[in-house]
Amino acid sequence: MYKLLKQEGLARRGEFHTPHGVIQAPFFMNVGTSAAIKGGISSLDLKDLKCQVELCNTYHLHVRPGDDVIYKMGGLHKFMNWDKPILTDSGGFQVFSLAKLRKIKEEGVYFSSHVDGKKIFMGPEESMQIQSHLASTIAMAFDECVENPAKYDYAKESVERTTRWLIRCKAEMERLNSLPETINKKQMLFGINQGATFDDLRIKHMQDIAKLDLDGYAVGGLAVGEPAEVMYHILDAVLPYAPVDKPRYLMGVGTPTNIIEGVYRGIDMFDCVMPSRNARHATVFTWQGITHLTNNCYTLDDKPIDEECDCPTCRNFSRSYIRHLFKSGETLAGRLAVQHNLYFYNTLMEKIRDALDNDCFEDFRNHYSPLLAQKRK
RNA sequence: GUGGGUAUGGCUUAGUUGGUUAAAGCGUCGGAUUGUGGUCCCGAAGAUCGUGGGUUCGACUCCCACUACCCACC
Repeated sequence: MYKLLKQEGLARRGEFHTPHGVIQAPFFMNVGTSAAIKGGISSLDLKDLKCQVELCNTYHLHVRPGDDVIYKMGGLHKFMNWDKPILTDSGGFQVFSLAKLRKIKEEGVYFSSHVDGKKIFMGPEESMQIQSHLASTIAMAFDECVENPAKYDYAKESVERTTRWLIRCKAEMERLNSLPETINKKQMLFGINQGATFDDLRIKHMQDIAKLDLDGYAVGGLAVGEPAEVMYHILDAVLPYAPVDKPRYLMGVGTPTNIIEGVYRGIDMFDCVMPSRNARHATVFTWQGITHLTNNCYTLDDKPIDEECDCPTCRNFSRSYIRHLFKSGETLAGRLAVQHNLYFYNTLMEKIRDALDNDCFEDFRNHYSPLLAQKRK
């Protein structure tokens, strides 16, 4: 249940009530694809990083260790010792981004595993069954994420199929939630809006899926290579057609600036690999902009990554030390930087919520939207 | 002391029968990264080829001397 607390322009401040607790929105979900945040971060660390929701991936967990294993181990929450909300991505994106051989048919997708080449079939029902086994708080619909740029005719055909798949997802989820052996019988389901960069396809699709009364609505298929202005334009076009009493999730986005701009247009939820991936590559986010920790200027720099930051890394270690760890190839470097970046993203969301609470989000946006996209001087 | 071997960017090496701007990896420096195939990708700087002579139209490549290091033998 989404409760709208306050609104400034199109930006929404709300609460999302789930069987695993209330989430303060807008919020960022920390990506732990294989039931772990890359860089050596455990669920215990996440509590110190202001993480509200962890995201895991259906495709990856199905391939390894197998959703049956996680089901037998009592579900994802027990498996990775995390009692707060978990969202599982449906696997649709992976089928289209990394499976080598794939054949899309009406019933679903045939593809070969990236781990061992084994033939796998995944359709709407299979994705729901796997996610039910994983017992996440929120399951995502099985969709097709078309590549950018897309041809209109293909995008139209694809998005219509995605709608049909969504109807099957919903029916299967209702069936699974009614089974006595299901771990999480209150598993929620989000639909995913597609339609590439075509306004009419996007709007028509959102109108169609809004009728299904799902637990939330995602905008997918963005941040796949198109310019940020195109992404913002799609949000401007499609969000007026998303239900106001349901959370809106912009999938896979993005930079701090993208997130501020998304909130500005009415998005409530985000996820992105950027804070963790960039951190492992020594790029960190600060309130003065982005910087690269391996840069020479940090060799003798005794200051923390960000002087305003209270994260476990900034409270304890210098830029000089972390730079040395990166240069030496120590895995601790990635861990410390990932902790900082996740804390930064979660703090960014907290600041956005505070700004909305205090009716000053417009000022916040004007100040930080350009600043956070820059390199730190 | 004698004989043999090796000297090429910071390091380890490639350089074909002598032929134009001397190649690669690592390291250094900078950049990239958007529903994650853990150490990945892109770019840049950096070498008067140990020193000095000689042969040649032309030498990192051939010859001589010297220097340094390595090996073997007295």
